[in-house]
Amino acid sequence: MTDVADVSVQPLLDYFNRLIPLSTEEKELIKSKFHSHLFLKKQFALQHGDVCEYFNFVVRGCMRLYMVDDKGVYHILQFATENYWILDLTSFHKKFPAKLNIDALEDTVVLRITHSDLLDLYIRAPKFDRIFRVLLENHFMLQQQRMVQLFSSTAEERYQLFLETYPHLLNRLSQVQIAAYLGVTPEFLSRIRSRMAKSDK
Amino acid sequence: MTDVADVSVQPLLDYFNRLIPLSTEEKELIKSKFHSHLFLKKQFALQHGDVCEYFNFVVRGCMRLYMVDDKGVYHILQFATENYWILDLTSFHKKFPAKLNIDALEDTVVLRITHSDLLDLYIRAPKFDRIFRVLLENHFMLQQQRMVQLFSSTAEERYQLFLETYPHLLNRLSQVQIAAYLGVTPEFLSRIRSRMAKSDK
DNA sequence: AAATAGCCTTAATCCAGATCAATGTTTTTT
DNA sequence: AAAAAACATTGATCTGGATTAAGGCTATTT
Repeated sequence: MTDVADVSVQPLLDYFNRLIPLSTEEKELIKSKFHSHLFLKKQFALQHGDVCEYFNFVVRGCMRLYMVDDKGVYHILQFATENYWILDLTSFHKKFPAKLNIDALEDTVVLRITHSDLLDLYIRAPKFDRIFRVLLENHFMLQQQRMVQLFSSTAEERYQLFLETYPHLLNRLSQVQIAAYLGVTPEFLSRIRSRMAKSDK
Repeated sequence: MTDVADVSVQPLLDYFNRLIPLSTEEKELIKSKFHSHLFLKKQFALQHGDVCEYFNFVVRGCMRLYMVDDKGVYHILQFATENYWILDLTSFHKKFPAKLNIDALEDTVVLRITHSDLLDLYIRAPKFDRIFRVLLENHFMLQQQRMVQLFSSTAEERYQLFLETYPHLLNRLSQVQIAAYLGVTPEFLSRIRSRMAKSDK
């Protein structure tokens, strides 16, 4: 009998297959270890202070990974839409209370695996060591690009780059979210936009 | 016959062994694939525009990974001293011209492996998929901590944290280097230090 | 349909850190 | 040992972006 969860594992199988082709047994393993979960808009997948229990793959929707600093300001480290991973890796691996939060900006479906099931997966099929190595490499490269950007460009340049890199996100996110991603206040982002609109004429 | 290079692979064997114990054959593989190289102070291991050919492990000395922005300002992403890894991962994997530079701040000995030898290592001993997965996880966590820090703290707080995290580096680096790591000018770092000296009394 | 809360913009003022400049100090090179 | 280069400090001035505040707009909620 095929249930809803079985069907929705497909995007993840496709994703892994694109990295390294999987055998039938490996596909079965994935089906047994990853479980789908729905987060409604504004629901938390992880709250600051809790341990991050899951490695999440977004099938549909959009989530954000962020921190809130001492002054209450939000800083978004990463958005995750279709086919992206999202978790607090430090908390997940070290079982530390998370410094980061994850919540849904839209109704979002994820496929997720627990830490112990992931370890079990590595033991049963060492190919997943390789797959997750590659996956981490990609994740690291994205994060490093972002750091280089934060270091070396002005808020306006960062916004321009955001528009070029994530055109599909522009209409899905409020300016409050985009500002928190760029590392500026919403007021200043508004100013950037009006400045750009003027000089575009 | 045992030569100098053989002897110096030991720190790397120790490092891997601490992550996951190695068999004799795996140790031999390491010895055949990693080669030591000496960089004199100020010598480049990677220059912006070239492809990053090596995955480097620092045995002795100190290197920095940095970028130079359009205005000629230096931004240091990472220092690597004894038992740290240093490379431009994006350039190494994608064979893109590097945006980053690596050079030696002291006379430095590294053990390094080429991209094709690393792929060969993964094929001959899948345990290295796991070892490098863990290694990348650690590298990612360090980088993310740094990003969170850059986002949410003032220059003075970042300097305090630098002192706590890397006390052994304070006397090995000039303030110019530390300032480029913190993301401020040397002038402003000097100011922070004098401010802190005053309030300590 | 009204009420409430969140979103976006504009303007006035403020501040952390940059820039420019001058001077002294330490290190490296010759 | 002298000269050159890099490093460190201090002061005056400037600026990108924050903060505060107010008004209009747009979604949810009731």
